[in-house]
Amino acid sequence: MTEPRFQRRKEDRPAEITAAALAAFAENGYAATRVDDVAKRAGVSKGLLYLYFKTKEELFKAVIRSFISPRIDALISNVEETELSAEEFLRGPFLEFACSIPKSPARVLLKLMVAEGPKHPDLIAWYWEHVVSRGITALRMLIQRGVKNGEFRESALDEFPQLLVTPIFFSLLWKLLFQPHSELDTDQFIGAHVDMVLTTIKAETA
Amino acid sequence: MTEPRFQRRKEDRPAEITAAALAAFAENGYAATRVDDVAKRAGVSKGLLYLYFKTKEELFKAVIRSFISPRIDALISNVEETELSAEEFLRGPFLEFACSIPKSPARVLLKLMVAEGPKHPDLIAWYWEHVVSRGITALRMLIQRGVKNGEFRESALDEFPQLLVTPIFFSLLWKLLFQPHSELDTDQFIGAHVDMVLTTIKAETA
Amino acid sequence: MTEPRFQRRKEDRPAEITAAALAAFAENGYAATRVDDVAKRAGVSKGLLYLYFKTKEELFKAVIRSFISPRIDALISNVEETELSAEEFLRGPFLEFACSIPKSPARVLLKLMVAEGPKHPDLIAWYWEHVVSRGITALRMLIQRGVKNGEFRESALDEFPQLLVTPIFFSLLWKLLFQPHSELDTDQFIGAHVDMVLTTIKAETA
Amino acid sequence: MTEPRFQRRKEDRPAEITAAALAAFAENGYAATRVDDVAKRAGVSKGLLYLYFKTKEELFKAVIRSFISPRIDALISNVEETELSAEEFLRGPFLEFACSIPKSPARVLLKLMVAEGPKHPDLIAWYWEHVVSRGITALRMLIQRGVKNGEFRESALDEFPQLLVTPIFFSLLWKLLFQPHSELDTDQFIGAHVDMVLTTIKAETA
DNA sequence: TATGAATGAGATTTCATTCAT
DNA sequence: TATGAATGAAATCTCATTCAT
Repeated sequence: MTEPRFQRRKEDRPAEITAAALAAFAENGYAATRVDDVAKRAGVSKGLLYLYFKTKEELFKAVIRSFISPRIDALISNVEETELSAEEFLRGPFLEFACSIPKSPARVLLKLMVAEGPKHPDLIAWYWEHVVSRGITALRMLIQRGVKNGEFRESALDEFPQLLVTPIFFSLLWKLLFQPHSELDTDQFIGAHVDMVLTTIKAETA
Repeated sequence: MTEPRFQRRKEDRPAEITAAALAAFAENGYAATRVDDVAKRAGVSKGLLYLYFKTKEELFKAVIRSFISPRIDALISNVEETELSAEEFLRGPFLEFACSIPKSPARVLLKLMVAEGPKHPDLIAWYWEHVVSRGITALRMLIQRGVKNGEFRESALDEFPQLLVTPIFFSLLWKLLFQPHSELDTDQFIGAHVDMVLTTIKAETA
Repeated sequence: MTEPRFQRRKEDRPAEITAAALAAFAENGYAATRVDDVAKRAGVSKGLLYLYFKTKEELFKAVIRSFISPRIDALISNVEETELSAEEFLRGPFLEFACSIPKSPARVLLKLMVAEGPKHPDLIAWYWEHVVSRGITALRMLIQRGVKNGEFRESALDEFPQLLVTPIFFSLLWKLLFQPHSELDTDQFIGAHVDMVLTTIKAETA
Repeated sequence: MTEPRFQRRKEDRPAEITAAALAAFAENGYAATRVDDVAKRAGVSKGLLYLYFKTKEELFKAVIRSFISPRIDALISNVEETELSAEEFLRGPFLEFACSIPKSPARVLLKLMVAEGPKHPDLIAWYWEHVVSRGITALRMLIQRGVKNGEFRESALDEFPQLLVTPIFFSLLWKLLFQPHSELDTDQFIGAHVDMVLTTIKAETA
């Protein structure tokens, strides 16, 4: 009748714990989150948590690292393999991806990275290497392909492919901070930005 | 009689303390900053600090509130009073303002707001009211004036004047996180964005 | 039928565990030694260790008790059965025994007894009974035999046979604490002491 | 009526705390002593203790270092300045000093040094330098003076002045461990040893 | 005012012991 | 028997806040 006090789930534990930790960190930030709470959320004792993660910081890093959505990989390989024209790709898969981010738990990630990242250079380095620089490279490839095609003219985007993604981060910040004060329709917002960019860089087709 | 020995700076104290606090919070974040350190930086005893600010949180809020650069006020009244055309204004005072932000201590502000803001709704409300919504209103005015002028055509910017400022926040984030990994020339970056926007919204002048 | 696969060493287990525990306690002391480590050293799981020893303290006591070198028994029965004169015995078997101690693992024993003994009166009682008082009795017998023989005169040694062994313990302490700072040639040191004692107590033989 | 909750006693605090710590360590050993207990004994909050000693280990070291009885200094300078003959000095001030040690709190010191010393090489080094090597040097001087005088003949004591002090340490160990099982009259014990040494090394005065 | 010694609640971390498997 | 995942009590240490001076 009584539930078993011990349940062995070696495999799943780390994932369960990082998930709980993500939720907790999201609510309170790193420093204000008690390890105790994370354990409780994960339905696990503090001791067990420390069996899997040597310190709270270790746990934090694991949380962040566990958090590259497979979607970015998908997007990147998509760029490489797509048969769509550059514009079609931007209006299709890219836009869809971009619009999805502000609705995903990425907000939390941004918050954690901004708040704690600077104290963990290795974490930032990891993120740079595994996520950001790869993403930028993919964007740059895409743009250049458009230029080579004759779809696009040369533009600042060749040097600053980041210009494509600024509204994504703006949306994240907005939702994080001002959500209750003013709703932002991020789909439209990002769509309008992409539109604007394309208008600017499309080659004249006279 | 002897002159009072301790007449120095009585009214500057709060400002000195918030300045010290800003620096400390910037380095370590809110939770990881010790009140002791703030006091030491300010050259003041802990006891005295508590005389001016009832709690650490109080101090934090004071720091944030102290942080509307007079420049935004200047910019806003500039918008209202300028005799420049909308495009001239955007390419002139606005661009200058925009480019200055990523170099200013605003980075710190962003970090603090992202990390701690959500825990202090009153702070966010204050910020929204005193800074953000006023800024957006000013931008919107500027755009609409351009449209009325015939300088600009109708565009998504009418609804989303924020589209003008996204690269500012992107630059802040980039510098905060990835500065050591990849330098971003924020002047050029923001300039290119403004260029792009203007290209898009300028009315055909055939 | 297949032979039992796990027949190995069932009866050696406790000894293997106490040996591992001795090594571990020696390095870190009782409190700073983790049961986990002992188990690992013994190549055994924690669970099994607890099957043999109900608590860590139990294990500690077993370690200490396991530690009467058979040599003291040998020495004692040697005293009883020897046909050597008292002086010959002291210069021969006794001296050899005495010199061997500071080189043996007894250092560890001393450390453990000093550090933890006082908290385990039963352990000390056991040690007193099985080792110390028997040793002293043997020494006293030896001396008295010398006196009866006419080899020795009456002396303080009759009452304090411990005077014979003080340099042994001094050597142990020295090695334990000051080994790296100053080497002590314990053989010579103990030899000189025994010499001195004998010089003093030998009956004038003229 | 109510007692003041705070009492400022900056000067005395460290000494009060090390005294309390000594007592606590003496009873339970280092590891088994809780910082909380030390604080309670000292009539002080845990926090204050940590204001003066950064870690428990720091506290431990301070305790040990605080523990060179001024008496050893006295003894050493006594050796240097005395006008007594070497024998008179040994039978007088030295014997008195030697006999006092087993009655002093030095027992505790020995226990702590044996149990924890090996984990703190700097502590041992400090002790070696400030106490042990100085003590040995003083003893050696004394003996050599006796030899030069013609009081003593050359002997193993020239090389091993430690032979003089072995019963002191033996007494300490005995009292620490076997006090309840067998009383040792340490005055007589040490006296007998000194006697024995003097008998051996006195020059024939025919 | 101004100080900083003093407090104590609460955080992280450890580890002897248990028990489902 | 044998394992080692899981527990939870307890230890060390921190720091916002107070208050005697």
